[in-house]
Amino acid sequence: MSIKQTLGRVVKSTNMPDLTKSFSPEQLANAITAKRTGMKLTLVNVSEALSLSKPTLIKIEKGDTNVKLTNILKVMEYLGLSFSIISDEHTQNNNTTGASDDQWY
Amino acid sequence: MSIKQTLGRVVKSTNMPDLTKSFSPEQLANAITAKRTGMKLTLVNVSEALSLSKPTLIKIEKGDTNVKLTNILKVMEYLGLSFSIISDEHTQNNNTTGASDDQWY
DNA sequence: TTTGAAAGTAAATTAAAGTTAACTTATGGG
DNA sequence: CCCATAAGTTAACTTTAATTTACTTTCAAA
Repeated sequence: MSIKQTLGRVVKSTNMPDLTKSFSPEQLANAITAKRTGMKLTLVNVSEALSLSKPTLIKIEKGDTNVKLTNILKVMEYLGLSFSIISDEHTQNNNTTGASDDQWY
Repeated sequence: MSIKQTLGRVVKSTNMPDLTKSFSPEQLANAITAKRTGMKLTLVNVSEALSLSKPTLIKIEKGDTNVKLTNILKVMEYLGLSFSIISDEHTQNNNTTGASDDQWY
């Protein structure tokens, strides 16, 4: 198989368990834990492989966002997870000077 | 319009400018800058709206990954950007005890 | 050209993430 | 039951991200 699957916002769904919610840190945390356990790796395994402390890893798997992006990316890469960036069109914001001019992205 | 667009890995492409590279921090940085300028917002605008310092914002827009995830998420949400999580299937890792048993995710 | 606003940099201080190490709490065999 | 292993917690310490303030650089419009 070669078709990629998405969590978070679904771009074009195939036929997977519907997890169509907008991205949340909990979701990321769950995906990481699920992948890790699915690969039969312990926290210490990953922690040692990445030279990352166990408490930090646990913070990540608990969905704590007060963690450096780089550490999250290391874990994700090691487990075979990746991000994709999604842009909402027609984003309204509350500004003093009301500027709104959508474009790509 | 209502179809979402993706940067980073393309899950199921529609017909947009092909930016099919696996996720990179630079890409995220570029997307953020592009969105912000497209919305005609200055760094100080965003910085004040989110109570986030300008130097931190600049680090983010430079692709520095030594930044807390929460700060990046604040900026992304404000600009109407979001993540989606992608799982590679068949991930091989180098372990002492060769365990490999893929699953969802 | 000037000039003013936005972008970017730098240094000093503060706040907090990350580490280490030791301990406690599950959990699943045997 | 035990016992071993993995998960999770805690506290003291170290490292470093984030803030503040001020300065420098760009750059487009008047």
